[in-house]
Amino acid sequence: MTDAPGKPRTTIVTLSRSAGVSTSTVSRALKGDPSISPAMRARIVALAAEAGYMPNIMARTLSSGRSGLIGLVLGPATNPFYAMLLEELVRQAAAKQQRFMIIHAGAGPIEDSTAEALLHYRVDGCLITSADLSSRAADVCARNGVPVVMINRIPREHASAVSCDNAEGGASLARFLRAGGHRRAGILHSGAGSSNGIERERGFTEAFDKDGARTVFRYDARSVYEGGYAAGEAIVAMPANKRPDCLFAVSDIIGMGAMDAIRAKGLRVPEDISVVGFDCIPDGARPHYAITTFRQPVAAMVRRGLDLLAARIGEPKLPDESVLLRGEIVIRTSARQAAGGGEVAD
Amino acid sequence: MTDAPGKPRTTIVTLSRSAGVSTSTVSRALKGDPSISPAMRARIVALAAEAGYMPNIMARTLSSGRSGLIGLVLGPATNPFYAMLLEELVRQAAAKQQRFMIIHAGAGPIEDSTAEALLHYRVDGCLITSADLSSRAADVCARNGVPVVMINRIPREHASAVSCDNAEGGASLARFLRAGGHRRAGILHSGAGSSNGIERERGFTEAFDKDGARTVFRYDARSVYEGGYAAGEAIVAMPANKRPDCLFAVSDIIGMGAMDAIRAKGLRVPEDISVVGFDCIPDGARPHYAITTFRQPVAAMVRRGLDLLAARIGEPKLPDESVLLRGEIVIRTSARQAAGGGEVAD
DNA sequence: TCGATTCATGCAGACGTTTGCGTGAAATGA
DNA sequence: TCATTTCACGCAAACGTCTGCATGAATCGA
Repeated sequence: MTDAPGKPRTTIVTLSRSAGVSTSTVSRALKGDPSISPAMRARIVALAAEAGYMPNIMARTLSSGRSGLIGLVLGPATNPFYAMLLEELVRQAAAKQQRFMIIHAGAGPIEDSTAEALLHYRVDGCLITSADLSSRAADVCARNGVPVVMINRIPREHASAVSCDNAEGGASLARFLRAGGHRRAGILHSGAGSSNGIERERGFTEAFDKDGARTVFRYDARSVYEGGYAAGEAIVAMPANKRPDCLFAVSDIIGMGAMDAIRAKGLRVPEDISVVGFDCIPDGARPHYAITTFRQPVAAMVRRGLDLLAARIGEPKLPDESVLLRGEIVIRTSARQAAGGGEVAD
Repeated sequence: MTDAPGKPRTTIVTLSRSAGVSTSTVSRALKGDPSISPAMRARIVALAAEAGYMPNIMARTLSSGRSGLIGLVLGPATNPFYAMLLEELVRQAAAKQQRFMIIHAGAGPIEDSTAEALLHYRVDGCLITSADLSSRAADVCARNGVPVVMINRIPREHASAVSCDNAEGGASLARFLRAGGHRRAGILHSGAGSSNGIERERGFTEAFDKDGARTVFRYDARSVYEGGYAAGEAIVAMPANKRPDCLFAVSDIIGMGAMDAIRAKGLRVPEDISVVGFDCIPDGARPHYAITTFRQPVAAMVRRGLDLLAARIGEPKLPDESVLLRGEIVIRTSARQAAGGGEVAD
């Protein structure tokens, strides 16, 4: 088994021998069990440190059932929002001694064999950030009692979720646009599969479509830049009196595409058409875009999500919970605003 | 241990009982050991499928030493290049039944406790994609005989590596620029920490600085958009007769920042200044940028990297290997080219 | 027909930890 | 001083899989 007999890994057994105690004592001492005397604990800890002892998680998992691994299903990382999410997740998880096994990244569907890896490795829980509504991984978890929490998605059966208040975000943007004098909205959505997009649009529409203001255009931009670009082209091609005077993109990446297309075709943003997005991805802050958007509280969402998951790993019977975090509008220059300054970020 | 006594997981023991054979036979049958008769194997496989048997990787690892897990150290995912790499890695690894445990993502340094997780989980190998020269994870692996391969980096002690021929890429771009009549280059590099950037610049300079053509400007853009933007501003601020007539950005993201700044300050790209980048990230293809660049063969790099790693997992004594893959120039419109059409992608 | 191979399978120990239960000694109370 | 509680620790089984070795049966050659 060990092909390098010269270097016998230091294990609990090794330690127990050199300390002259039992393996149980070592095990308990190392994890701070109160039934071990302080003196003994100190001695063992010192020994372990000196020997460079590294617990074998596999053995621990086998024995205790806890792997410390969390399965991660990530959305398309090429959307900067998911990249942000990933970095934040990894950062916070590492601080809590939790590790991610990455199950999926990207837009495509998850293969069955991939989802089953969750079970093979006995992940303690599963985190799903994909906005996509269907999810094989969630099914597998549900069937096997693995707690799952979703970040940036509305929940589903057997799952907790944390997301930002998408409807309120949409409404906030709508109010901002109305205050800026806009009356004819165009909505660049992301299809029926995205719970986020749906909520955002709902909130937007409810706040925008009143007093004669209304939505005059909708386009499925599939959450990608190219989709937004195509939408922008379509809008510029419309007769001027039919065109929307403002655009609500359910994600920044779409809005950026639309802005580029609109400008490339000779119209101005925001003079001719205002554009607002959602997510507050770093790219949107570039001077070229300076897109007015709604910031999701990513760090807080991640923190809450990890907490939710940890709680359910400890106590599987906990009922599903769904938390909504408040985001904030960030006003830049891609949309005209009321002379007085318009709505203040609440 | 099992808190849900109602659902006894089906294990090899379960199967062996219902098949009336020993656990050894089941184990061997399931992995296609030739010493098991075809009839027996078929019977067991059928039984396993019916019972929905899922091997417990933790137990397997404990016994055999192989976890099937690969540690992954990812560069800053907010750079689209790493996002591409991530998606490709996950896709290809999944197809080979390999899983990634993600050790790190982002620009910051790796904490010791994080790097040690590699050992805790007994990863079979480690993949490092960060361009950063120093790497705690690599040290840990080296000390413990865990094979590591680096993608998109030049190798170091105890590591294999696969990257694209960065120097040739730089040279290729330089030839293209020279053919387009450029004589005064500006280089937007990424500091001394990036082996890629250094190689790219070296190749570029060797091919560009001759016959009177030369490099007149260098700027550390730190591999981020903002760095490129600042560089662009600096360039525009230079007296016209001192300015470079073309810019080589060691990565697209930098070049894009520079383009935006140059245009924002009233100069034109490519009419006043040509810009070329490196990586061929999706964002660079947008009409707004259409940046001429050098495409790294990401899929091939990932494939080779995974192969290299698999080989070393199987045969740890294998000497380090370092493979260079050829990329290709992709010509768009961010740089003026010779009337005749210039260099053809080779 | 019999010993020598080959074949298919079983036995049992090992991998490193965890944990319920048991136990001797020290501490406590009367 | 003795019975009782508390304390600190050890015992041993269990987690699920792998694998070197042994074993009985079937096949082979002569």
